[in-house]
Amino acid sequence: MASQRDVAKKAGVSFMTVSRVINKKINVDENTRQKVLKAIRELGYYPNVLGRGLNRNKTEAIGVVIPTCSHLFSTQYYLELLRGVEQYCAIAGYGMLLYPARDDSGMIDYQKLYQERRVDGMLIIAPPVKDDQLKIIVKKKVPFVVLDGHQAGSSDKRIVFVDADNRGGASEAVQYLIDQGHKKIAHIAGWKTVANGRDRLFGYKSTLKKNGISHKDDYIREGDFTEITGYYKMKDLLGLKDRPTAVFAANDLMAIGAIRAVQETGLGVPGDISIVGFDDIPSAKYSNPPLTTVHQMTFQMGFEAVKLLIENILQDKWAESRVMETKLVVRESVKSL
Amino acid sequence: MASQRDVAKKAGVSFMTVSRVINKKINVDENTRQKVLKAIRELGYYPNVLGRGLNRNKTEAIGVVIPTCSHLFSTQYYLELLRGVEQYCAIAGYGMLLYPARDDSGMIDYQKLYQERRVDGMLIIAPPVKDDQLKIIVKKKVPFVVLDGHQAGSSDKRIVFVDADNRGGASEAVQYLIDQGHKKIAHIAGWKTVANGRDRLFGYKSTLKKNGISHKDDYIREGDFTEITGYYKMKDLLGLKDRPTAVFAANDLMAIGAIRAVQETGLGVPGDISIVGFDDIPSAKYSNPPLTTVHQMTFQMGFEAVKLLIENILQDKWAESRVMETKLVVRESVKSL
DNA sequence: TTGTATGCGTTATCAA
DNA sequence: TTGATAACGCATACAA
Repeated sequence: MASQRDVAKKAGVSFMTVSRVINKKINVDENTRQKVLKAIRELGYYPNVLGRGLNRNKTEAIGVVIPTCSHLFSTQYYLELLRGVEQYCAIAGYGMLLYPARDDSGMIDYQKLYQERRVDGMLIIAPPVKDDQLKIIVKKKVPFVVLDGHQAGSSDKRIVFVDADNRGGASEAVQYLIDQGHKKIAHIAGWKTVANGRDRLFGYKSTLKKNGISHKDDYIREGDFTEITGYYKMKDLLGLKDRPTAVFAANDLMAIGAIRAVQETGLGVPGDISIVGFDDIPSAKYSNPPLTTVHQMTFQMGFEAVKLLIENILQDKWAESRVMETKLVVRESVKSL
Repeated sequence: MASQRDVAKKAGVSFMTVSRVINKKINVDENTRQKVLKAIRELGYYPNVLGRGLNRNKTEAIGVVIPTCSHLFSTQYYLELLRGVEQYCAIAGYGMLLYPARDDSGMIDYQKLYQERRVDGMLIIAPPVKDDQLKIIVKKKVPFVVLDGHQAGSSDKRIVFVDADNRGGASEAVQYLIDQGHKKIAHIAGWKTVANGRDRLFGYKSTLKKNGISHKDDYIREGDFTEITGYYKMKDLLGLKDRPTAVFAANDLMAIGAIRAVQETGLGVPGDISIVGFDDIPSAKYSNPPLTTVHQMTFQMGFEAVKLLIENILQDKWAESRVMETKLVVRESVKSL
């Protein structure tokens, strides 16, 4: 593969001139510039980022750590997040190195990922809640941003994050159900090891409390964000003696699974059971009935997160974290009592 | 960040000894080895792949080109593919560099992607059918594998690919409908610019022909693989004077959209219209009614493709392409006439 | 405007 | 068993 030396030889100049042309320095004669460009074209030369990275000590690439754990990864939601990430990377001209993080490996050695491939920063998507490794890279001053994994209140203040207002969104959903006259409200929760699962549960509990409704442990079922567990947890809830009249699911997939469970039992949504989801994934609009859910700006979150990260890298400053607004989208899966 | 030199100084040896320890060479005294390992641990040293890559002329990373075009990227199907890709990369210890390829940029300069970041090979997912750039990297001997984008019959023989038997699968689906007594069979096709869209269309047409059924242009509607176009194309089909009794959709998402359209019109699936999909995504099993569809081994395809690619890279041989079997999964969305 | 020397971190090769 | 030297491709600093 052609290097600057080859180009230089072909153009009859020194390789430094080639380097200057590539880096668009001004101090190079237009004639020689043309000669060099011609040689570059003819040889199909492209700069080698290894050499450049070694020299400049940066690679113009970021590492993206994404949870492969179980089914999370195959969720529309994470894809949408990734699309936002990808978009900003493309705009900024940054490469994306994917680090799928398996849950079975226990701890993730972010430091290693960072150092080995010499990425300029790390985007860490949905890290486990208990993640001492994060503290290590804070101390080592590795530039990183946490996307979708900030547990409100409990986090290290020095950690920059981008996340939806999970507590607020959950609260809005539950308050809506209460306002529609519901009192027996169950919750199909997300994984406790994931921050947004915990935050949405928190929003659920605190809103009940604020409205003077005591929560029943029976009414809280932990799922894993997949449609299938939504289905089974709903079946469980339907089997209760004192059946809830409404269910708030921690995400849309589980809500859709829950709807199916209700309908299969011969009951109706929202006739017999009202259901609210979270995320507003594309299919929420098209489910039957259309799902009332908490909309979050998923794509924008991914986009913002990388923007923040790259700004941090370039300006070497401490960016502000961002909590993105959520908004309840009322469709047809809730009946007022 | 610590380099081999730093480790060497700390351990009181030369940096070559450090290099040897890292590369697990045998010719190093156990005592010195322990000293070095201790220093490595204390300094938090990790090898710098830039330096190594520059020297060895390989990076142990592959480039994954994936279509961001429109909505394709956010499809469960591609995620499943990616999971397989990721899995084998993890096993082989290879890094994954993601190159999202926008359709608006026209041609994709694979050569550039390959050379710039010095990946060891490229996995090209669902390239545009007319892709002259592919021929270029064939000529330049860039190791690459095409995943899910091989148009049966028409491709350059030297291109290694992994794909499902799209023609065969489509054929099986349509034959099944015919065997159930259907004659008026429509097709909601995928994008023509994507090979599997074309191949499934081909399977549809050829199977009708084989059974002596002439195809009507009215009965072929081109969608873009999303649920929403499935919905609209089905509405169009329902509006025809001579309504079809069965529809073969080029993927499950469109099939699910189509089911919704039928049901919204007050008709039933499979009562009034039978529907068959392709892919067998998770939600196919849970749709209402459960979708009869062509199962393909999506995860395994991703896995196999990388396996092939990495074998090619390591052994510098010309691997065989693989066509993966498909299998019709009969559920409840087809009625026999 | 252009060219030369140097070093980034690593490994291959040869010498001790 | 260990160490010295050169080279990979590039860009910075300095010299011509």
